[in-house]
Formats: sequence, C-alpha cells, structure tokens
Amino acid sequence: MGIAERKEREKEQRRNDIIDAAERVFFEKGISAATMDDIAEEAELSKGTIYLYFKSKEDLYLAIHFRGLGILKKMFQEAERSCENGLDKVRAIGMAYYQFFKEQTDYYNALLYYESLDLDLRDTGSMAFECGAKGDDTLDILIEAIKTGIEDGSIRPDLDPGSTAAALWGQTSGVIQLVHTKGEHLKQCHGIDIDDLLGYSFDMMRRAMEYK
Amino acid sequence: MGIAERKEREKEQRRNDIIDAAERVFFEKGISAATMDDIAEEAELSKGTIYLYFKSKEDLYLAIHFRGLGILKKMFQEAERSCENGLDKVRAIGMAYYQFFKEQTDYYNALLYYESLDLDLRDTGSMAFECGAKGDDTLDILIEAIKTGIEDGSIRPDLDPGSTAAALWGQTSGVIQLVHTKGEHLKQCHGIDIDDLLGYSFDMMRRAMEYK
DNA sequence: TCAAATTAATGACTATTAGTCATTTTATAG
DNA sequence: CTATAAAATGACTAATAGTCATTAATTTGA
Repeated sequence: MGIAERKEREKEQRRNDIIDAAERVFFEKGISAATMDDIAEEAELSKGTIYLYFKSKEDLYLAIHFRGLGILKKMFQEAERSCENGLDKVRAIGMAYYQFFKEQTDYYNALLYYESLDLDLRDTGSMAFECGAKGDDTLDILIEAIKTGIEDGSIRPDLDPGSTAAALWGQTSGVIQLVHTKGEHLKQCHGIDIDDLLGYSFDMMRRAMEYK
Repeated sequence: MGIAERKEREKEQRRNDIIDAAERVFFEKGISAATMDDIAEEAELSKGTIYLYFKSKEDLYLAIHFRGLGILKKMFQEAERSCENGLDKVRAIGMAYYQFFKEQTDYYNALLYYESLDLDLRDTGSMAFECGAKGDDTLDILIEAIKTGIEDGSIRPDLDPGSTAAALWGQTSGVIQLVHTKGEHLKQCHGIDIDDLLGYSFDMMRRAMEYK
C-alpha cells in the first residue's frame, strides 16, 4: 500500500506550504495584524483547510517558533564546534545567539513572542510540546560545553553545569532582549553604546566562569 | 476659580478609579481574556466613558504598567539605602527585583507584557512616554549605585557605570523571566533548583564587578 | 432664577476577525 | 461505475475593540 505513504507525504508537504505562507504573512504584517484570511489567501487555500492542519493561530505561529528554534540550535552546534576549549565554546555560543538576533530578526521575534507567555510544554498535539523538546536540546548544547570546560580546566570546577547554563541562557537572552526593545533609547538618552553593552555583558560572564 | 481645579481633581480621581477597576479585572482574568465591557462594568461606568480617559485597552494596561514601575522604583530606592558600599547596593537592587517578581507577580506580569513589544517611548499623550521616563529613573538608581561602588573601591574602576548598569539590568531581568516562564520545567526536566540558579546568577555578576 | 452653553456620560452600533460546520469536491476501493 | 472515505470549502457565528449621535449633568452670566 504505497498510497497511504504518499498521502502522508502530501499531508506533510501541505502542512509545510501553510507554514511557509504563514511565515511570509506574519513576517510582513506582524503577528497581530496578520489574519487567518490573509494566510489562507497567501497559501491559496480556504480558511477551513488551515484549521484542518493547525488548531489555532497560536499553534500556527508556534510552528514558526519551532523553525526558529531549529535554526538557533544549528547555530549553537556550529559555534560549539568552532572552538576547542570549553570556555571559548560557551562564549561562541553566546555570540551565536547575538548573531541569530541580528541575522534572523524575524525568527528572533517569533521566539520572543512566546517567551513572555506561559505555555504548557506538556500539551501534546499542540506545537508547544515540540518546542519544549527543541528548547531543551538547545540548552543541552550549552550544558555540554560547560562540562567540557570543567574537564579541560578552562572553567571553574565548582560550578554546576545545569544551573550555570540556565543562568547564562537567562542572562544572555535578557541582554539581547534589552538591546532589542530599548537599544535605541539607551543610546539616545544615556549615551550607552550597544557593542559596549554586549562586550561588558559577555566579559562579565567570562570573568565569572574562568578558572585562574 | 476653584472650580477648574476641583474638576481637574475629580477627573484625576475618576481616572484612578478606572485604573483600579481595570487592575482588578486584568489581574483576575488575564490581559487577553479581560474585555473592555468587563472593565466598564467593574468601574460602574459605560464603555464610552472608559475611552474618554484612555485611548485604548493597551493604553489602559500601560497605566498599570506605570504603577508597577513606581513600585519597583520604590523597592530599588529602599534596597539602595539599605547598604553602605556600592557593590552591596547593586546586589541588594538585584535581590529587590527578584522580591518584586515574587511579591508583586501581577505587576511583574504587567511590566513583562510590554517588555517584549516595541513601544514608542516618545509617543506623548500615551502612557508609553511616562513609562519610558519612569524606567529611566529606575535605571538611574542602579547607575548611581555603581558609581558609588567605584568611588568606595568595592567595584572595579575600569567599568563604565551606564553600560554596566544596562548589562546588569538585562541579565537580571532575563534570569527572572527564565525562572518565571521555564522555572518549573527546568526543575522537572533538568533537576535545576531555582534558588541555585539565582544564586549562581547573582554570584556571577558580583564576581565580574568586584575589585580585588 | 433660568436659559444657553459647555462638559461628561451613555450604550447601541460597526467593523474586524478567530474559529466552526454543513455541504461539496476529489480520490480510493471493490 | 458506484459506494465510501478523505479533503477542502466558504458562508456563518460569536466575541469584542472602538465609535459616535444622543442624552444628562454642570456651569455661566444676564
């Protein structure tokens, strides 16, 4: 029965086409301004069909969020591989986050949108569950880099890799979010340079971790 | 002409009554579930009247955001006064932020909601402008504490107070946001303890700043 | 004191849009 | 070629942010 498999493939393809269309509309008009009718038209399907593939507008946006996480994860993996010692790996991962913010701003926003919300990551069937898992993968890359650093002597051995990774994740995303939302204001009203701000921030993290 | 002043006061009073009612509704039902009709009913006014005092639902929510910023600013001031040396002041301010998150969760959420959005802080007439100014006041408390620390020798003198304050602000709010949105998940799936996470995070910041 | 004028408040109405579901179209099987 | 199942449709509903012509209350000044 090759037909069942072909149908499966076609369904997956259609699902992806819908995400592609939604992405174009969301990135063009913004989340709240984009309507499901816009997306249906862009996908050349009826609105009802969109709802056969996605539970809600939120679920559809989460599918884009998921793509963003995939890109971020790849960038973290590349950053991790680009250095030998653990401390450098951690720094490279932080820089990769900033690079992601600058080069993939639309996807960055897609990540941000749901980071300020409470999502039930155990809600199977919705994309929220998948996103939770992908987020964990991404954090694991950082945890592994810290473990490497402790082993190779570049990072203080008294640090707990999990808690430290979470602290770094929070700190880094917080600083990047600040740059994103208030960067221009900080420059105009306080004379704070964005590159300085990031430099100070990464430097603080390095100082706190390195084993001297 | 005492009448003009009395009218002014009454208008201000009504405005505050509306914010009080909106606060009860928003905090009870959440931002998106709360409707302007709910708020009008809670305020014992018609919906049209609400719109005489606030441009939009967003503007009304920003008024609550503004109140939250006021509370946070007060807590920062108290924290700053509670210690003598600059490094301790900075740490106390960070702890005050966490205390605000724990004790004023509703207001914390009100702050968070718009931190992930782009707001035009120069848009006079809207609450966004007022919020920008209040946010600046709050950051200034941190900047002053860092300056004090540099003067009293507790903080490295090669740090720029503005950039460092902004870095600390971003880092701290990022970690608290992480605890807020993913705290339970981090505990369940990675065995990460929230207090450890915050401890590590504050410790990292202290290590990066202190002058030895 | 009272009528005109100003200010404040009202709530029915409109426009928008997320999500639904009875109906139709298309594909598969026997 | 017909019966069955799967996929797609789009008119419809419900919810709600925001408006505006109308009404009510207050102030003014003759």
